[in-house]
Amino acid sequence: MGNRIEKPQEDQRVRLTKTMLKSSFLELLGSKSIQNITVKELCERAGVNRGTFYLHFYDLYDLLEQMENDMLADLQQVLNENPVIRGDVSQEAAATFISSLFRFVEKNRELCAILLGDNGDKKFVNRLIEVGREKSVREYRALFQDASVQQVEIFYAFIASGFLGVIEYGLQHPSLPFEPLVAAAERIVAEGSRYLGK
Amino acid sequence: MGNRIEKPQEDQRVRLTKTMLKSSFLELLGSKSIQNITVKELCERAGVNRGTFYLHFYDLYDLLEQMENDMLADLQQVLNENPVIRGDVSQEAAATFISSLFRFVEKNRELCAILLGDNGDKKFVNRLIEVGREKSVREYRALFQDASVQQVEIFYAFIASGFLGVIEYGLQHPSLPFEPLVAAAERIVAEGSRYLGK
DNA sequence: TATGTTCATAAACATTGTGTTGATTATTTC
DNA sequence: GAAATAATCAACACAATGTTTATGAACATA
Repeated sequence: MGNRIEKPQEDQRVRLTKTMLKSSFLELLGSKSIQNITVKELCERAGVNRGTFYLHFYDLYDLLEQMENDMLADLQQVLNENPVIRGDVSQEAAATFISSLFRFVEKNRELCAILLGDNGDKKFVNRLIEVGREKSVREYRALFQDASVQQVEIFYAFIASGFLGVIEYGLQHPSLPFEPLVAAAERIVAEGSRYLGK
Repeated sequence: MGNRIEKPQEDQRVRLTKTMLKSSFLELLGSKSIQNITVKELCERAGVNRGTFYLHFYDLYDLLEQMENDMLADLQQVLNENPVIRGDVSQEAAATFISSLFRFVEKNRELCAILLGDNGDKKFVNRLIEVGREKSVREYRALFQDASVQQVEIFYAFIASGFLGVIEYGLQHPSLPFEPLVAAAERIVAEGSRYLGK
């Protein structure tokens, strides 16, 4: 059930190499888009031999994907530990899922800003949406029993993207406090859920 | 005001070359992502000399951007000709903007599916959202006078992304008729707008 | 401490795509 | 038909790619 995956206890040398590459990659992604980054310059910045890069990654996109996977695994954890919606949608009290999600984005702010921004990765965005779909649809169906599967699916397509839109808006405006933004999004979701009936 | 931009009356040869390149590019984008496409293979497929490509475009991303510009100009037209929201939000009658937008997506289905899909262009998505922002915010502010600018901005960030999410959902499920999907999205928006008060 | 394994390095290599150039041919415009 | 413009072809220097080699260092194990 809640099985942690056994990590093969990676060699310290490997961990160092990967860490250097990943953090240098983040730096570069902050200033230019992935298609303008070369393996050569990444390795120079990371102080890693170019050949060593190919020992661990297929190419830059493979590296990016591995970084995305790490994040998605964390997000899956957040999802597993919290219900997406509370029994009573209009309830005001602190949302467990929403605040966990909020902390998750904050924790991965740098990578999130890159992956959701102008030079972002649409595939990653879609994976994000996919991660939450099954559970969300199930919970919304339980709450709005008169709604068809189709309706709930469309509803989810809307609010998942909408939520991400607000998060991106927040990442683009670092001066704004994050939490009220997300709380606002939750209000909109709650009101919008009238679409599902009752 | 409603000035049409004077097109410089392009040489027929130029038009042919660009047309060949664009349609071949679309074909390639249908089967692989842009970073795996080379200028070389594009030109071979299009039957155009590689040197000729560089006569018109800086690189593949420049070509893509020009194609996006063409589409965005059309969209701007749609926006100019229709109000984003109707005076009475809950009204049921045929929405002019919504159906125009719907026709727009249908007309550009192939390119839309690519630009909004897994290998899509996040920059383009953000441009799409940007195109509608100013006008939408203005209209929503007029309708919900008690709402703050901040609130309306957040609301727009949510619904614009949400709407795109539904459109993408529709593009991923070609068997589903398009119009009811978008109508559903409009319902969700209408309900969600209660967030703005009254 | 000795042993066998894994990893990072450096240098070399063939390959491929890039972006540009100059001369030539074809097409359009007037 | 003449002048202007565009496309072609071949050639070019250049840069990054991805792979391979030999070598030494770090690691795990007993």
